[in-house]
Amino acid sequence: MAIRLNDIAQACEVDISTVSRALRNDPRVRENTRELIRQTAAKMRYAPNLAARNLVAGTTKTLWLLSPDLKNQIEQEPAQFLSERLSREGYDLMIVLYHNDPAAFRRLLMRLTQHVADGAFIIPAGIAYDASEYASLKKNKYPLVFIDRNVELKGGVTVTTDNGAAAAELVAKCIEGGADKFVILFEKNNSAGYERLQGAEKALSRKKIPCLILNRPEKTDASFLKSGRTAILSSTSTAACVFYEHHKQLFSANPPVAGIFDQWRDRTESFAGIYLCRQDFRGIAEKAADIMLERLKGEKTESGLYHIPAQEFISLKQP
Amino acid sequence: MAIRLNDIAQACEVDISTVSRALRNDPRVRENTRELIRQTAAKMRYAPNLAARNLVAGTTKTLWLLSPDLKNQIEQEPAQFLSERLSREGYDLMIVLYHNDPAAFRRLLMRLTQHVADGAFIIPAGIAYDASEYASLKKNKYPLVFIDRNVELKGGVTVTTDNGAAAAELVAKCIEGGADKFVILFEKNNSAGYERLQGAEKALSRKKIPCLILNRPEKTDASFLKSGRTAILSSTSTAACVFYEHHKQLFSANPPVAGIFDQWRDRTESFAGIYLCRQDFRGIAEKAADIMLERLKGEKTESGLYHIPAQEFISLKQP
DNA sequence: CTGAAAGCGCTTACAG
DNA sequence: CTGAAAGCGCTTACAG
Repeated sequence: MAIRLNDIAQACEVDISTVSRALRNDPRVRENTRELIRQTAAKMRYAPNLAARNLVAGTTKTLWLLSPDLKNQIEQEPAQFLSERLSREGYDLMIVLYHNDPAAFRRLLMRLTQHVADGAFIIPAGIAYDASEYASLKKNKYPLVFIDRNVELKGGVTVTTDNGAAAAELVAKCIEGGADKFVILFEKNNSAGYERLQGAEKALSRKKIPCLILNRPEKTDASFLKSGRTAILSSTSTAACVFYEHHKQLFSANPPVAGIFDQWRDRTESFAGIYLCRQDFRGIAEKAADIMLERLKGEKTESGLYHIPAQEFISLKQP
Repeated sequence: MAIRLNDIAQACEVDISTVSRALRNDPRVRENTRELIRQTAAKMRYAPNLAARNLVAGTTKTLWLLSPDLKNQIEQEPAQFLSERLSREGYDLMIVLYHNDPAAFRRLLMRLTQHVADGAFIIPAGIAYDASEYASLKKNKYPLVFIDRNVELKGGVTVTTDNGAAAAELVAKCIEGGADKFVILFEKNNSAGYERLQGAEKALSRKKIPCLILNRPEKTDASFLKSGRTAILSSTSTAACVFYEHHKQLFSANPPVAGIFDQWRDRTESFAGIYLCRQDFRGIAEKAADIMLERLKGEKTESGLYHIPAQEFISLKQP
């Protein structure tokens, strides 16, 4: 039904290989025949079958971005920047969602194994998936670049914010805002949360400011929060608010300040001060693209974490 | 480098066709050989080359969603719902962005022509692109489903909100909020904006309430706005705010109310009342998926607009 | 400059 | 139950 090279070959009374060459701008085919072929191809609305072409080329000129969803800036913005940049380089970026679903994630990793893309960017979910598919990809040196965080590093490359420095800066902001003690809610199970935790702890211990590191928002130490001004540090405003709601009564006299990343998406009333670290998603995307393109050219990239400085720190609200 | 069927065939000392059958669960191959083949395939970490498979199948089990970007709910939510639903049906959804760039859009339409996906959902940009690629897709009866709006209908299918009814309801809300005249900023160049315009006009003329239909926010009729309470109707809060900013002084005595779609993303201070129509993106996605799956099965779908009722109307702020 | 042939990795009638 | 062969639509040495 669709037009094939063969159809054009017959129409022009030449061999299919000549048609192929003409359409690929091979200088060896005569001006005349080339023109004839190009014109009849256009007239017949010929479109090459990429599956066939990929099969012989062994390459797809396609890259994937595996993302848990599209709810946050960390998913939306790298998607857009990567897509723009890569299309300039001749690659199509396919954004593929796994809905925070481990089964879907594994299924998609498996797809990558099946030659559907020349490489992939991955924004992993918070939890570590025990994905044996990684092993297969790693074995074949499949070009993989993690974005923002990584759950099982071992030789991968990850492009992320300079999370340690950013957390330290948020600490400084909160102190300016009057905080005399900190509650830290950063997750430990992914590289970004872990770096933030480390950065905050280090900054605080240097200044000898007490802090409480919590895994779950419902736990806390009431006596610790009782007096003075508490700062709540977390990756999202939602986490900070959930913590606040759980311990509302402790803050009735002295509302806390909060230091978080990217966007404040909740009501601001309960907090005396709000400080944001805006990540440089464009910078992250550019670096990730650079690394991917290097690897596609066969150059080796040192594995590890690549840190991009935060874009800016802003005070959404001040005490 | 990658393992092929042939490698397994040699390892098991059977023909490649037997390997193919065993791996595809063909009941005709003996239990014993099948097990042997499956196990060695697993051991060698065999992964089929989908380009090859697609070439013979003539199908990709892949669908595209062409989206201008990921900034608004209308792009994010259908993407998520479609992706979830379609993966349940055995299709991979590739979200591909064209950045509101006509050249990129045409390039991607052309890709669709090249057998990279079995069908595509399209969220068209506001402006009409004169894309000759459409002709080629249409000629081959390529399954295309437009979402939210359509710029050149002619025989396509579009799933969208019941925009006329929604606009009428927003009119009613604004009247409840005290509006005695309307400024309408809906765009006329796409089906959604056009339907909204029609719906609002009809509702207003029925109630004999005056309205001003504007193409550009900087124009207006000062005497029209002078007294009483104006309602501003537009698709986005930004459009309403831009209009407000242009004519601030006219509203100093009587702040207007606004009726818009989905989300209010700007400051709310200038407006006395704010009414939102939340579209039912899940409903839209489900319908679009239904239609696509029908078409992939070869069933014909009547072309035209499919209207999904709005999800809810809410008052963000009341006078 | 052009054609005939082999091959990319798989599937699937067709024999046996 | 299994193998030999043809074919999906293209590309690319290899001859001429």
